[in-house]
Amino acid sequence: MPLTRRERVRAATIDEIKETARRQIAEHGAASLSLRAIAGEMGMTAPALYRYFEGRDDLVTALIVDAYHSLAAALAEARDAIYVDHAASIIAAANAYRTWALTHAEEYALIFGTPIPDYHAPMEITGPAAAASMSELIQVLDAAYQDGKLATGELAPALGEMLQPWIKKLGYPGPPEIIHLALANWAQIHGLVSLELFGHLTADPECNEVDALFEAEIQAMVARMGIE
Amino acid sequence: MPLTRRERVRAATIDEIKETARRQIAEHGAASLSLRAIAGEMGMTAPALYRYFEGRDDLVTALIVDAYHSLAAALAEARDAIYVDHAASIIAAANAYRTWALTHAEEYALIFGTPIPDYHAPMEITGPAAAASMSELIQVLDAAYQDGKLATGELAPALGEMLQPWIKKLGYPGPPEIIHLALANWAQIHGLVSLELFGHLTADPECNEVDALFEAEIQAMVARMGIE
DNA sequence: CTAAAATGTTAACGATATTCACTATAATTA
DNA sequence: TAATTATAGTGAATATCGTTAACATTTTAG
Repeated sequence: MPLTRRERVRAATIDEIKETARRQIAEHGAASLSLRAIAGEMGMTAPALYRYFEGRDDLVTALIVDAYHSLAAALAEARDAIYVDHAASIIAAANAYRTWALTHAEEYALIFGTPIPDYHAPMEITGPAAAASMSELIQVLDAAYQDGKLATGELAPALGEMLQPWIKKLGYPGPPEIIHLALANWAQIHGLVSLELFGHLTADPECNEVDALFEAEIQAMVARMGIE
Repeated sequence: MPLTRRERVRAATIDEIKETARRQIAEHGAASLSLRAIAGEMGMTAPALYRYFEGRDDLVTALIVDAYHSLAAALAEARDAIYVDHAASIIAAANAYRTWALTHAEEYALIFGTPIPDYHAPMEITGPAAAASMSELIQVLDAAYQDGKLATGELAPALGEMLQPWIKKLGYPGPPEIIHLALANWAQIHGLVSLELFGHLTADPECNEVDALFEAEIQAMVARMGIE
C-alpha cells in the first residue's frame, strides 16, 4: 500500500523539523534547542510542532535515534570501503568514529554528553539504536576473530558475567571476549574523542593537533590485540 | 590584614550560594540550574544573587573551578594515602577518579560533559584549575619514572610537538613521554568512567556491575606500562 | 457538496535569566 | 555621636522558553 499524499507531506514535515533542529543544534548547542526557533525558521508557530511531536523530549529522542543510526552508518561505510586487512579495518572504523564525532559535534554531545535538562532518554527506544552502532564495532572485531587473527586473552569470571546482558542484547553468537574487546576499545576511543571534542586534550586552544595522539593510541590498540 | 566582618559574611554568602547550587545540581542536573530556585532556598529573591555573581554563567564558572579542585584533591588524597608501590598508586588514583566521578556525577558532567546552553567556559579561569587535576596524574607517573620503574616507549615526532604546549602549561620538567602516558591513560579512564556514568556501558540498566571491566582495564593499563 | 479529520493559528499560563529603580541596613567617616 | 556612603536586599518589568486550550482553516473522504 503506497503512502497517501497526506502521509507523504506529513513525513516531509517531520523531516524538515528534524533537519531544522539539527541545524540549530549544530549552531547553538543541543541544550538550547528551541521549539519556537525551529517553528519560526519554518514559517510556523511553535504549537504547530505538537501535531508532529508530543513535546520537546519526543523530538530530542527522535534526534538521538537518528544520530545513533547516522553514526552506525558512518562506521559501516568505513568498514565496507576498502578492505586491506583487519588492522586497517579497525583503524578505519576508529577514524570514522572520530571524524563523525568532530563533524557532528553537537549530535555526538547529544548522545554521549550530559543529558539535556530534565530529559531522560527512554531506553526502549534509544537502546536498539545504540546497539546498532555498537554492533558495527563488534563486526569489525568479529571478522578478525573469524579469520583467527585476533589474540583474545582470558576473561575474569566477574567480567564474563557482566558481559552476558550485552550478548543477549546484541544477539551476538561469538565469544564474550569479543564483546569485551569491543567495549574496552570503544571506551578508549570514546575517551580520546570526547576529551578532544570538549577541548580538554589540548593545552593550547589554538593549536589542536590531536591527530598524532589519536593515531598513536589507535595503533597501540591494534598492536595490543595482536591483529594482523 | 585580616578580613573585615563584611568581607567574611560576603564570603559566607558566596559559599552558601555555591553549596546550594551544588545540591540542586546533584538533584536536578547541571543544565537546569535555576537562580530563582537557589535564591528561594536561601530565603532570597533571584536578583539578589547578582550582587555576588555577574550572572548564571559566572556562577557556573565558579562551580567548575571548584569541581576541578575537588577532583584534584581526591586524586592527591588517594596518592598520598598509603604507598605500597607505584602500580598500587596508579590503581588507587584511577579508582579515586572513578569514585569521585560516580559520587559527584553531575559535577563531573559539568566539567567533562556537554557544555551548558550557550555557556562557554573562559579558558583563562578554568584552564589552571584543569591543569591542577591533570598534574596529579602526572605526579603519580613521574614518581614511578624517577624510580626508573616505568617503561617509556619512543615518541613519534608529531606527537612530541603536540605535547609541547602541555609541558609549557604544566611546567613539568620531566620528559614528554610522561605527559603522553598521562594523556593516554587519562583518556582511557575518562572513556570508561563517562560511558559508565551516562549509562552506555551496561546493556541492562538494572545490573550495572562495571567494576569488573574497570578493574580489568586499569590492570591491563598498568601492565602495559611495565610498572612494578 | 457536505462532514470530518488534519493542520494551522492566537492567547494564555507558568517558568526562566536579567535589568532597573528603589529601600533598608550596615559600616565608615567627620 | 551624627552624617554619609557602600552594601544587600526587594519588587516590577522585559525578554525568553515549553506547553495547553480554544478557535480557524485547509484538505480529504463519503
